[in-house]
Amino acid sequence: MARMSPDERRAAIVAATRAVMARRGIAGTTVRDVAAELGTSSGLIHHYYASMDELLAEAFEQAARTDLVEVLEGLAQGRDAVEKLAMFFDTYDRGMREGSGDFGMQIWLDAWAEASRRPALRRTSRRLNEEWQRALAEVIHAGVVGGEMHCDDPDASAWRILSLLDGLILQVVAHGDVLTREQADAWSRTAAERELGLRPGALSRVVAARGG
Amino acid sequence: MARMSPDERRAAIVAATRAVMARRGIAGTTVRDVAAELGTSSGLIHHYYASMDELLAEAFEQAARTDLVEVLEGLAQGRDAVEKLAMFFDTYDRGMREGSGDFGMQIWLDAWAEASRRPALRRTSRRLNEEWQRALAEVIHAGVVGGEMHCDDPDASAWRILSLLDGLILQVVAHGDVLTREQADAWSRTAAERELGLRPGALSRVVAARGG
DNA sequence: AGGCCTATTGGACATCTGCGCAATAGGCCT
DNA sequence: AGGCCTATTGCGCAGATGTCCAATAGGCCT
Repeated sequence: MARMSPDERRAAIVAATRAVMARRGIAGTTVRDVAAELGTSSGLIHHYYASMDELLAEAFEQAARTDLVEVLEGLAQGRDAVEKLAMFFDTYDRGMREGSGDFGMQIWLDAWAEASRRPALRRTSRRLNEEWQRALAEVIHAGVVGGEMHCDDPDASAWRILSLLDGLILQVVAHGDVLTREQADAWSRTAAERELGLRPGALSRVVAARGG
Repeated sequence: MARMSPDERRAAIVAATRAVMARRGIAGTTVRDVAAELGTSSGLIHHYYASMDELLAEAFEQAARTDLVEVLEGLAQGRDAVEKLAMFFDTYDRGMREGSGDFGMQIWLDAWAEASRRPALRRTSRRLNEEWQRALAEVIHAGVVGGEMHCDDPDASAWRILSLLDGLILQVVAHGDVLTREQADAWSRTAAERELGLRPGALSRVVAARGG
């Protein structure tokens, strides 16, 4: 393989790790998988990362941060609170499908399960979840102030909307077709509309066209 | 080790597996761990269970079913649909707090994460989740027929109520005190009240007194 | 060109995994 | 007592995993 600068190589390794993680989950990602994905030797990975744990933590951190940034960018595109919230669902739904039919969401199930046993992973997972909730809560708060939404406790509503979304998607990812992605998506939007006193359909998909 | 009847031995193996699972998690439970816990050889486990996946699924099934039965018994105590639903939350919350025996919510996080990698576990996890949902849906359906509740789609509502509960509890278990159990409990009841057109507080705790 | 630093290789190594198998032994039958 | 069924043993096998290391080679210096 072509010789790279340390910075480039580290970035390439983490990118490959994220790709494997999206396919196999955190627990299912091995050094050899990453090396194969990268087209290099396994020894090279250890030349840059002292341990596999360190690499996995770094890759999860970056993957989670990327998702968050994507959501925040989605929010920014909305012109009012309702549209921002609809964009939130759009982005979440899009981000959930990584690659063709595979769920990038699996890494979150792994992270949540491993959180109680791996302190570094727990801190990252928790911090990211809190940031998602905070972003949601801010939109809701703005919506209430602007008179678009009705809500006594934006903080609690944000947690409810986020947790329902997580809970529904969890069923899709873990159990296959017990629920469809479309149901999880539509039902969570419906629940959010009720939660915030919006008319039914107010949070329907903003971008109808979607690339596959 | 003393010779046992097949039924006794199978029960002993599953009990040992549950004990190890509670300590190490589902993914961290190995044949040799179970054998050591039981004080026997590893070969014996395979004499009774064709694969580790099968054993883990059986142990998880038993642990999870214990809690399901508890919830169903709670439901049976309610005199009408609203009271049954309130009892549902009571029992869920109690099982969460007391962590009766070796079973906590953590095992569900493990199951959901491992489901994509272990077919038998996925089937078991999925079936139990569906049973929870079905029990809830039946109560809601009865409540609608009896005029206590309003709901267009009891099936969808059941999934939403259950998934919100899962999603909130997930935060508590995985991330510690980002949310409190009290918040998860209260918020999910509130959401269910709205979902089913009940007056606020209709699903408040039935049994106020509780030992600590 | 020659030298030196280090990115990169490819495999060795120890450990752990699930699983299978031949041998052993416990206990119920006649 | 003797026989037979099978619960139980203990080890071995093949594969996977993280980690390490000596050897190789790419490319920037003087």
